[in-house]
Amino acid sequence: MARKPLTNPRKEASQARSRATVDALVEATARILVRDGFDKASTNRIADMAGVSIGSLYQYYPSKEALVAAVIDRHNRQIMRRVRTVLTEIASLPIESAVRRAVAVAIEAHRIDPRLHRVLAEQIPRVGQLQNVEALNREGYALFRGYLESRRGELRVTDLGLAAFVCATSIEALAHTAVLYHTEMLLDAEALIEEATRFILGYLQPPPG
Amino acid sequence: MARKPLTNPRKEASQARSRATVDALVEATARILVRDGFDKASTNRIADMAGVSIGSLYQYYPSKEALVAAVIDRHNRQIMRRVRTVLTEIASLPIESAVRRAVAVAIEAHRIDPRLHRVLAEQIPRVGQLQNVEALNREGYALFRGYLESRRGELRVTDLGLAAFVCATSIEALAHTAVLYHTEMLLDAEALIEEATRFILGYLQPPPG
Amino acid sequence: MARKPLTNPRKEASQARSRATVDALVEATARILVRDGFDKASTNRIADMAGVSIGSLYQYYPSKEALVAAVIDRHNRQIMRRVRTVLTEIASLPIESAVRRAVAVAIEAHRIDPRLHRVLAEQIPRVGQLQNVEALNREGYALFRGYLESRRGELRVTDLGLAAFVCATSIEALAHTAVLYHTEMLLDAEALIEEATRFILGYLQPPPG
Amino acid sequence: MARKPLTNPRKEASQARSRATVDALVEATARILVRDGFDKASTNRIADMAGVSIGSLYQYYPSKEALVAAVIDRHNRQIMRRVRTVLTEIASLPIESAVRRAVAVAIEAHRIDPRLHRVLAEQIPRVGQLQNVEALNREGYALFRGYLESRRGELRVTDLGLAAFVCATSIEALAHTAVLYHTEMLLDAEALIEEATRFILGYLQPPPG
DNA sequence: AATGAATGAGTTTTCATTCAT
DNA sequence: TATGAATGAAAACTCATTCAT
Repeated sequence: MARKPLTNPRKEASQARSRATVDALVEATARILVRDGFDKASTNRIADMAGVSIGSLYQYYPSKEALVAAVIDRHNRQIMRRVRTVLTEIASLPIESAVRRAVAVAIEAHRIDPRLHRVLAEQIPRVGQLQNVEALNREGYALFRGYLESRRGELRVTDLGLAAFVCATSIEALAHTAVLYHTEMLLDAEALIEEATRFILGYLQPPPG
Repeated sequence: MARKPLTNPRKEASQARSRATVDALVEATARILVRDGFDKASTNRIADMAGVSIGSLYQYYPSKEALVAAVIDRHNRQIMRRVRTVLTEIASLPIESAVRRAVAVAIEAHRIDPRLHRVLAEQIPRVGQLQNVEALNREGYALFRGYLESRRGELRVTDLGLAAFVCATSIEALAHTAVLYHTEMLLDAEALIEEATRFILGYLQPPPG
Repeated sequence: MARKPLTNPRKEASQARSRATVDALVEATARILVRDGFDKASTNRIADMAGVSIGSLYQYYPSKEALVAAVIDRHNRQIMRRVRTVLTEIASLPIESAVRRAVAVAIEAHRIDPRLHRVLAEQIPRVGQLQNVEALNREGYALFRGYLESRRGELRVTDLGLAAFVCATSIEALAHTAVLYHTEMLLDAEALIEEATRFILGYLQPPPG
Repeated sequence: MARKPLTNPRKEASQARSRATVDALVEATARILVRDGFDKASTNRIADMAGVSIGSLYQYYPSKEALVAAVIDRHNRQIMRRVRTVLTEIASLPIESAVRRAVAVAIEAHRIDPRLHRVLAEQIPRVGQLQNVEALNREGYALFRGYLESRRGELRVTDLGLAAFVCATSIEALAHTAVLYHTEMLLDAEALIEEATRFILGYLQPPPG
């Protein structure tokens, strides 16, 4: 049996007090990550900001990486909760509305905590492999592909795997870049959503007439 | 006058011997970055791998960041040399060929040194702002926008700034993701290029008929 | 608000164990300063001699300078405790006894730890400004001036500020030089004290008759 | 036979060009000592400021200490040339004028290059033992003692060695402190000289009447 | 003689982690 | 369980000095 990786929390923190400690630690880690970046996020500083002794920190997390992993996990959960809901809802929608909703939720998801998202996106590959942003993209891709398959007849594309890759990657990139590096574009988010929707539809749908 | 940023090299290597030292340092930095990542790239390790004393390292570069900046610079130069050439050549091509070439060169550029590219893309923000990947993307965007403007009459899109953003961001993301995270897609690179080309064209061109 | 100077200790040692650590560090610094001089006093050596890890050293003092400042502080406190007491006591004494006591305490003060005193006197300027030997001299000067003012009627000197400067500077210099560079003079310390006393009195007092 | 100490210059620099190099080196050392202090005076910086290659520096001086020693030496020579002249001239003067001239020359000597004097006084004991400021004081003491002996009959003091020590030490300290730490006193240097003269005379001379 | 590239021992300092209380 | 003092490996960086050219 595989040994528990060192990025897993040490214990489940059943009692209320422990729960509060754990929350404070993760929250403090996120704040420091945002404020100072990964390299400056020392465990002592995290414990300090969490108002917890360094000893206690190590009672709940076996390493700095484990803490960062917990932050990633929390952030990812928040994003995926939203994305999953929406990508499930669109199952019944016609393509145009479906794509529009998908684009909108991508932007929305990136706006949940953009500063944290940026740090995680930029500095995180170091921590585990499966918890990073890539994993999210893969799930989004899979969900979107499911939708495309259900609408296969209405599409002009044939390789649905490839099409889902193209769409999911582009939507993610547009949302990511707009939210993190081109905030001015979000002043008129509707326009951006419209443009991206037309972009995707021009690819997926057969030409009219 | 602004203080010299600590990411600039310290002195020019004039003699042949010192030129070799500097080259060895940059090369060693790139190798270690690829092999071990930014955090493990200590100046001592770099000097060691370059077969140069730590003192020599600091004679040419004032910090680890300066070395990384030099690597980024070298890599960016390589990429942009290629990209610039191609995006200039396409000026005379019809849209379809132009887009196909643009997609192809994006992939090609990411394949120059994918492992290095990945490290740089993921860990750059710490070093200067102007030499990171964003700057590249902006230049690609500007070049592509110039092309679109020269073909304005043949396009269905009206906001060319927005359109260039959408295209450049997507092309870059597709190339980036395919090269770095989905190498299996490159087994049939032609197919990918074709798909992406159709994708972009479906957006830019008015529907046929 | 002014930034905390780097010569202040980092945190107060509260528990008994840490108090011992801090003491050991200051003591070790003093010893090395005496034995090897400022330049050879590396933090590693200090930690080593204190029997403390280098990490602990930096938990309490942010730099070598801070440690030296602590040594200076401790030494100055010892000296001034003695000097202040005596210069307060002499208030009620007639001039001759007062001067004799002042001279004696100056020598005494320099003998508290002459070798340390010498190093500090010679190498202090680098550390803070306010804790160096000058500050001490100024306090001695002020105290002595106070005494002169209370005896103004019995003196032949008129500019008491100048007179205090002359006396305090000379007494300090005689004590300093004798203790640090002419130890043979201290074989008959009484004679030196007598001579210096006559020296000062010849200046302060009106000629007899 | 004793090996040449490492604080002696390496060769005598006979030719004019060598002479210029040596001068530039000593001058640069003095400047950096004044501007940055002993610790910041690296040989590379010195060579740089002297406009000489580091290799050449080591052709003339075997170590950093040797350079500093040369600076001390040059400074001391300047001071002693002046002091010696004056203390020789006073041989024929009556006590009062003699003391006044001695005090005046002490101040004058300290004003030759006060900033350099301060650095040397404060940070130099590290270099050789005989070249430091103490050596100067000793010579001043000896000269003054010679004068006292020639006037033995006119003095009330009996232990001339002790008296010379007391006078020389005090005069030096007053000049030193006034010049380096109480420049405001030099606004009326005459007053200071007068006061110090009365001070010394009150001690040396028998009471009038 | 002069140059300046190269050296590397030695210094300061940080920070993840352990463990006695 | 919590605490925080203590640890020490490892990192960045300096600078006196050497030596090939």
